[in-house]
Amino acid sequence: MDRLSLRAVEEMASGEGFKMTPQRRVIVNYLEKATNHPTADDVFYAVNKKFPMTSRATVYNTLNWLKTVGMLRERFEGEKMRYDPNCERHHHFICHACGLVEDINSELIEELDAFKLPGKHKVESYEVTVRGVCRNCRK
Amino acid sequence: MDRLSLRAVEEMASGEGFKMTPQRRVIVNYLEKATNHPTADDVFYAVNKKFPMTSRATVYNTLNWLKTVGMLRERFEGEKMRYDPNCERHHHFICHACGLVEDINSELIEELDAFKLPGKHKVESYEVTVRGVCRNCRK
DNA sequence: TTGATTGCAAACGGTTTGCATGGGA
DNA sequence: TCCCATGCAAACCGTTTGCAATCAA
Repeated sequence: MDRLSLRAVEEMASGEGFKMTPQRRVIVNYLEKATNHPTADDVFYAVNKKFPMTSRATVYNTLNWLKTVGMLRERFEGEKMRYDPNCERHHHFICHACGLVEDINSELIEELDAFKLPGKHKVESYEVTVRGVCRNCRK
Repeated sequence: MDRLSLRAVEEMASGEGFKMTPQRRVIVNYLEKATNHPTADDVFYAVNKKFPMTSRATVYNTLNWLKTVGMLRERFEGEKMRYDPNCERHHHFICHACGLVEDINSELIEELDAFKLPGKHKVESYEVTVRGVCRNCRK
Protein backbone atom coordinates (compact mmCIF):
# COMPACT_ATOMS: atom_id res chain seq x y z
CA MET A 1 0.00 0.00 0.00
CA ASP A 2 1.36 3.37 -0.95
CA ARG A 3 -0.33 6.70 -0.46
CA LEU A 4 -4.01 7.09 0.37
CA SER A 5 -6.10 8.16 -2.63
CA LEU A 6 -9.78 8.67 -3.27
CA ARG A 7 -9.75 6.24 -6.16
CA ALA A 8 -8.17 3.49 -4.08
CA VAL A 9 -10.68 4.05 -1.28
CA GLU A 10 -13.67 3.99 -3.63
CA GLU A 11 -12.40 0.82 -5.21
CA MET A 12 -11.89 -0.81 -1.85
CA ALA A 13 -15.32 0.31 -0.63
CA SER A 14 -17.22 -1.11 -3.58
CA GLY A 15 -15.22 -4.29 -3.43
CA GLU A 16 -15.84 -4.91 0.26
CA GLY A 17 -19.44 -3.80 0.64
CA PHE A 18 -18.76 -0.45 2.29
CA LYS A 19 -20.51 2.74 1.25
CA MET A 20 -19.06 6.00 0.04
CA THR A 21 -20.84 8.95 1.59
CA PRO A 22 -20.24 12.63 0.80
CA GLN A 23 -18.61 13.03 4.21
CA ARG A 24 -16.23 10.18 3.54
CA ARG A 25 -15.31 11.60 0.18
CA VAL A 26 -14.45 14.96 1.74
CA ILE A 27 -12.43 13.33 4.50
CA VAL A 28 -10.44 11.18 2.10
CA ASN A 29 -9.95 14.12 -0.21
CA TYR A 30 -8.52 16.12 2.70
CA LEU A 31 -6.25 13.32 3.88
CA GLU A 32 -5.05 12.68 0.37
CA LYS A 33 -3.39 16.06 0.17
CA ALA A 34 -2.50 16.52 3.85
CA THR A 35 1.24 16.66 4.44
CA ASN A 36 1.41 17.38 8.16
CA HIS A 37 -0.13 14.32 9.84
CA PRO A 38 -3.48 15.86 10.75
CA THR A 39 -5.27 15.22 14.03
CA ALA A 40 -8.88 14.05 14.19
CA ASP A 41 -9.81 17.63 14.99
CA ASP A 42 -8.04 18.93 11.90
CA VAL A 43 -10.13 16.50 9.86
CA PHE A 44 -13.27 17.50 11.76
CA TYR A 45 -12.83 21.19 10.93
CA ALA A 46 -11.89 20.46 7.33
CA VAL A 47 -14.94 18.33 6.62
CA ASN A 48 -17.22 20.80 8.42
CA LYS A 49 -16.22 23.53 6.01
CA LYS A 50 -18.05 21.55 3.33
CA PHE A 51 -20.62 19.69 5.44
CA PRO A 52 -21.27 21.80 8.54
CA MET A 53 -23.26 19.15 10.42
CA THR A 54 -20.67 16.40 10.31
CA SER A 55 -20.16 14.87 13.72
CA ARG A 56 -16.94 13.79 15.37
CA ALA A 57 -18.35 10.26 15.47
CA THR A 58 -18.35 10.21 11.68
CA VAL A 59 -14.81 11.52 11.54
CA TYR A 60 -13.53 8.88 13.96
CA ASN A 61 -15.61 6.22 12.26
CA THR A 62 -14.02 7.03 8.91
CA LEU A 63 -10.50 7.31 10.30
CA ASN A 64 -10.79 3.97 12.07
CA TRP A 65 -12.25 2.38 8.97
CA LEU A 66 -9.30 3.52 6.85
CA LYS A 67 -6.93 2.41 9.57
CA THR A 68 -8.51 -1.04 9.74
CA VAL A 69 -8.19 -1.63 6.02
CA GLY A 70 -4.56 -0.51 6.18
CA MET A 71 -4.84 2.71 4.18
CA LEU A 72 -4.04 5.09 7.04
CA ARG A 73 -1.56 4.95 9.86
CA GLU A 74 -1.78 6.27 13.41
CA ARG A 75 1.18 8.08 14.98
CA PHE A 76 1.53 9.52 18.45
CA GLU A 77 3.61 12.65 18.19
CA GLY A 78 2.75 15.37 20.64
CA GLU A 79 -0.31 14.92 22.81
CA LYS A 80 -2.94 13.84 20.32
CA MET A 81 -3.24 10.98 17.91
CA ARG A 82 -2.19 11.90 14.41
CA TYR A 83 -3.04 10.27 11.11
CA ASP A 84 -0.52 9.57 8.38
CA PRO A 85 -1.86 8.97 4.86
CA ASN A 86 1.57 7.91 3.65
CA CYS A 87 1.80 4.15 4.02
CA GLU A 88 5.06 3.77 2.18
CA ARG A 89 8.16 3.12 4.22
CA HIS A 90 9.46 6.50 5.34
CA HIS A 91 10.94 8.45 8.20
CA HIS A 92 10.03 11.72 9.93
CA PHE A 93 11.40 15.10 10.81
CA ILE A 94 9.77 16.83 13.80
CA CYS A 95 10.31 20.47 14.74
CA HIS A 96 10.25 20.85 18.50
CA ALA A 97 9.45 24.54 18.19
CA CYS A 98 6.26 24.44 16.14
CA GLY A 99 5.41 20.74 16.01
CA LEU A 100 5.78 20.44 12.25
CA VAL A 101 5.96 16.83 11.09
CA GLU A 102 7.54 16.22 7.71
CA ASP A 103 8.08 12.98 5.85
CA ILE A 104 11.58 11.95 4.87
CA ASN A 105 11.80 9.59 1.96
CA SER A 106 13.53 6.49 3.04
CA GLU A 107 16.28 6.69 0.38
CA LEU A 108 17.52 9.82 2.08
CA ILE A 109 18.60 7.82 5.10
CA GLU A 110 21.22 5.17 4.67
CA GLU A 111 20.33 1.59 5.33
CA LEU A 112 20.61 0.26 8.86
CA ASP A 113 20.43 -3.45 8.23
CA ALA A 114 23.42 -4.40 10.24
CA PHE A 115 22.69 -3.56 13.83
CA LYS A 116 23.36 -6.27 16.37
CA LEU A 117 20.36 -6.23 18.65
CA PRO A 118 20.72 -7.92 21.98
CA GLY A 119 18.35 -10.68 22.94
CA LYS A 120 17.26 -12.53 19.84
CA HIS A 121 14.33 -10.35 18.91
CA LYS A 122 13.03 -10.71 15.39
CA VAL A 123 13.49 -7.37 13.65
CA GLU A 124 10.87 -6.53 11.05
CA SER A 125 11.24 -2.81 10.42
CA TYR A 126 12.64 0.38 11.81
CA GLU A 127 11.96 4.03 11.47
CA VAL A 128 14.07 7.07 12.16
CA THR A 129 12.69 10.17 13.84
CA VAL A 130 14.85 13.22 13.28
CA ARG A 131 14.33 16.15 15.66
CA GLY A 132 15.42 19.72 15.31
CA VAL A 133 14.25 23.16 14.29
CA CYS A 134 12.53 23.64 10.96
CA ARG A 135 13.48 26.29 8.43
CA ASN A 136 10.66 28.64 9.48
CA CYS A 137 11.39 28.45 13.20
CA ARG A 138 15.10 29.11 12.68
CA LYS A 139 14.40 32.75 11.86
CA MET B 1 21.66 14.00 32.37
CA ASP B 2 22.01 10.23 32.42
CA ARG B 3 19.77 7.78 34.21
CA LEU B 4 17.30 8.77 36.92
CA SER B 5 18.55 7.93 40.42
CA LEU B 6 17.27 8.55 43.91
CA ARG B 7 20.46 10.33 44.91
CA ALA B 8 20.28 12.71 41.99
CA VAL B 9 16.63 13.49 42.72
CA GLU B 10 17.28 14.13 46.42
CA GLU B 11 20.16 16.40 45.55
CA MET B 12 18.07 18.31 43.04
CA ALA B 13 15.16 18.59 45.49
CA SER B 14 17.20 20.04 48.32
CA GLY B 15 18.99 22.36 45.95
CA GLU B 16 15.80 23.75 44.44
CA GLY B 17 13.51 23.95 47.45
CA PHE B 18 11.38 20.90 46.67
CA LYS B 19 10.49 18.33 49.29
CA MET B 20 11.15 14.63 49.35
CA THR B 21 8.16 12.72 50.63
CA PRO B 22 7.93 8.98 51.29
CA GLN B 23 5.68 8.66 48.23
CA ARG B 24 8.20 10.42 46.03
CA ARG B 25 10.98 8.22 47.29
CA VAL B 26 9.02 5.09 46.43
CA ILE B 27 8.11 6.42 42.99
CA VAL B 28 11.69 7.35 42.16
CA ASN B 29 12.93 4.06 43.52
CA TYR B 30 10.50 2.25 41.24
CA LEU B 31 11.42 4.30 38.17
CA GLU B 32 15.11 3.90 38.88
CA LYS B 33 14.95 0.18 38.24
CA ALA B 34 12.12 0.11 35.71
CA THR B 35 13.26 -1.15 32.33
CA ASN B 36 9.99 -1.23 30.41
CA HIS B 37 8.86 2.42 30.19
CA PRO B 38 6.10 2.22 32.79
CA THR B 39 2.75 3.95 32.43
CA ALA B 40 1.37 6.25 35.13
CA ASP B 41 -0.84 3.37 36.19
CA ASP B 42 2.14 1.06 36.57
CA VAL B 43 3.66 3.63 38.91
CA PHE B 44 0.35 4.07 40.73
CA TYR B 45 0.08 0.35 41.52
CA ALA B 46 3.75 0.09 42.46
CA VAL B 47 3.63 2.95 44.95
CA ASN B 48 0.33 1.73 46.38
CA LYS B 49 1.93 -1.56 47.35
CA LYS B 50 3.97 0.40 49.87
CA PHE B 51 1.63 3.34 50.55
CA PRO B 52 -1.92 2.12 49.86
CA MET B 53 -3.54 5.56 50.03
CA THR B 54 -1.43 7.25 47.40
CA SER B 55 -3.58 9.11 44.88
CA ARG B 56 -3.17 9.35 41.17
CA ALA B 57 -2.78 13.10 41.59
CA THR B 58 0.41 12.50 43.56
CA VAL B 59 1.71 10.09 40.95
CA TYR B 60 1.08 12.54 38.10
CA ASN B 61 2.41 15.40 40.18
CA THR B 62 5.68 13.56 40.77
CA LEU B 63 6.01 12.36 37.18
CA ASN B 64 5.45 15.87 35.83
CA TRP B 65 7.89 17.31 38.35
CA LEU B 66 10.63 14.92 37.23
CA LYS B 67 9.77 15.63 33.63
CA THR B 68 9.98 19.39 34.16
CA VAL B 69 13.44 19.20 35.73
CA GLY B 70 14.58 16.99 32.86
CA MET B 71 15.10 13.76 34.75
CA LEU B 72 12.35 11.77 33.06
CA ARG B 73 11.14 11.59 29.50
CA GLU B 74 7.68 11.04 28.10
CA ARG B 75 7.12 8.69 25.20
CA PHE B 76 3.92 7.85 23.37
CA GLU B 77 4.05 4.22 22.35
CA GLY B 78 0.74 2.42 22.29
CA GLU B 79 -2.29 4.24 23.66
CA LYS B 80 -1.03 5.62 26.96
CA MET B 81 1.77 7.93 27.91
CA ARG B 82 4.88 6.11 29.04
CA TYR B 83 7.76 7.34 31.15
CA ASP B 84 11.39 6.69 30.34
CA PRO B 85 13.92 7.08 33.18
CA ASN B 86 16.80 6.72 30.75
CA CYS B 87 17.81 10.18 29.63
CA GLU B 88 20.94 9.12 27.82
CA ARG B 89 20.84 9.02 24.07
CA HIS B 90 19.39 5.66 23.09
CA HIS B 91 17.06 3.88 20.72
CA HIS B 92 14.13 1.50 21.20
CA PHE B 93 12.88 -1.92 20.26
CA ILE B 94 9.09 -2.42 20.35
CA CYS B 95 7.34 -5.77 20.13
CA HIS B 96 4.07 -5.42 18.27
CA ALA B 97 2.73 -8.61 19.80
CA CYS B 98 3.06 -7.85 23.52
CA GLY B 99 4.00 -4.18 23.59
CA LEU B 100 7.40 -4.72 25.17
CA VAL B 101 9.65 -1.66 24.94
CA GLU B 102 13.37 -2.25 25.31
CA ASP B 103 16.21 0.22 25.21
CA ILE B 104 18.92 -0.17 22.63
CA ASN B 105 22.23 1.38 23.52
CA SER B 106 23.13 3.86 20.91
CA GLU B 107 26.49 2.26 20.08
CA LEU B 108 24.60 -0.75 18.78
CA ILE B 109 23.25 1.29 15.88
CA GLU B 110 25.64 2.77 13.43
CA GLU B 111 25.92 6.51 13.16
CA LEU B 112 23.60 8.34 10.83
CA ASP B 113 25.29 11.71 10.64
CA ALA B 114 25.32 12.03 6.91
CA PHE B 115 21.72 12.14 5.75
CA LYS B 116 20.80 14.88 3.36
CA LEU B 117 17.55 16.29 4.61
CA PRO B 118 15.53 18.36 2.23
CA GLY B 119 14.57 21.86 3.18
CA LYS B 120 17.25 23.37 5.38
CA HIS B 121 15.97 22.14 8.71
CA LYS B 122 18.43 22.22 11.57
CA VAL B 123 18.96 18.65 12.76
CA GLU B 124 19.66 18.25 16.46
CA SER B 125 19.11 14.58 17.18
CA TYR B 126 17.53 11.45 15.88
CA GLU B 127 16.27 8.23 17.32
CA VAL B 128 15.63 4.85 15.79
CA THR B 129 12.58 2.77 16.63
CA VAL B 130 12.99 -0.87 15.73
CA ARG B 131 9.82 -2.96 15.49
CA GLY B 132 9.40 -6.68 15.44
CA VAL B 133 8.58 -9.67 17.62
CA CYS B 134 10.43 -10.18 20.88
CA ARG B 135 12.08 -13.42 21.92
CA ASN B 136 9.15 -14.44 24.16
CA CYS B 137 6.46 -13.83 21.58
CA ARG B 138 8.34 -15.77 18.91
CA LYS B 139 7.49 -19.03 20.59
C1' DT C 1 -35.53 -2.29 0.20
C1' DT C 2 -32.06 -2.87 3.49
C1' DG C 3 -28.30 -2.63 6.10
C1' DA C 4 -24.30 0.45 6.54
C1' DT C 5 -23.66 5.29 7.97
C1' DT C 6 -24.96 9.42 10.16
C1' DG C 7 -25.73 12.82 14.14
C1' DC C 8 -26.56 13.34 18.71
C1' DA C 9 -25.66 12.70 23.42
C1' DA C 10 -23.98 10.08 26.90
C1' DA C 11 -20.17 7.26 28.41
C1' DC C 12 -15.37 6.31 28.90
C1' DG C 13 -10.45 6.52 30.27
C1' DG C 14 -6.35 8.98 31.01
C1' DT C 15 -4.76 13.29 32.88
C1' DT C 16 -5.34 17.79 35.25
C1' DT C 17 -7.10 20.97 38.64
C1' DG C 18 -9.12 23.15 43.03
C1' DC C 19 -9.09 23.01 47.60
C1' DA C 20 -8.75 21.83 52.41
C1' DT C 21 -5.64 18.96 55.19
C1' DG C 22 -1.18 17.30 56.34
C1' DG C 23 3.78 17.10 56.86
C1' DG C 24 8.95 18.16 55.37
C1' DA C 25 12.61 21.43 56.06
C1' DT D 1 6.47 28.01 61.20
C1' DC D 2 5.80 28.09 56.39
C1' DC D 3 4.77 26.55 52.27
C1' DC D 4 5.11 22.49 49.43
C1' DA D 5 2.84 18.08 48.76
C1' DT D 6 -1.04 15.02 49.50
C1' DG D 7 -5.76 13.01 48.84
C1' DC D 8 -10.13 13.52 47.25
C1' DA D 9 -13.46 14.70 43.92
C1' DA D 10 -14.76 17.14 40.16
C1' DA D 11 -13.39 18.86 35.74
C1' DC D 12 -11.27 18.18 31.26
C1' DC D 13 -10.39 16.45 26.76
C1' DG D 14 -9.85 13.17 23.17
C1' DT D 15 -12.11 9.11 21.75
C1' DT D 16 -15.81 5.52 21.77
C1' DT D 17 -20.46 3.80 22.00
C1' DG D 18 -25.73 3.26 21.79
C1' DC D 19 -29.49 4.33 19.26
C1' DA D 20 -32.99 6.19 16.23
C1' DA D 21 -33.13 8.41 11.77
C1' DT D 22 -31.16 8.48 7.16
C1' DC D 23 -29.35 7.32 2.78
C1' DA D 24 -26.16 4.78 -0.66
C1' DA D 25 -26.38 0.77 -3.38
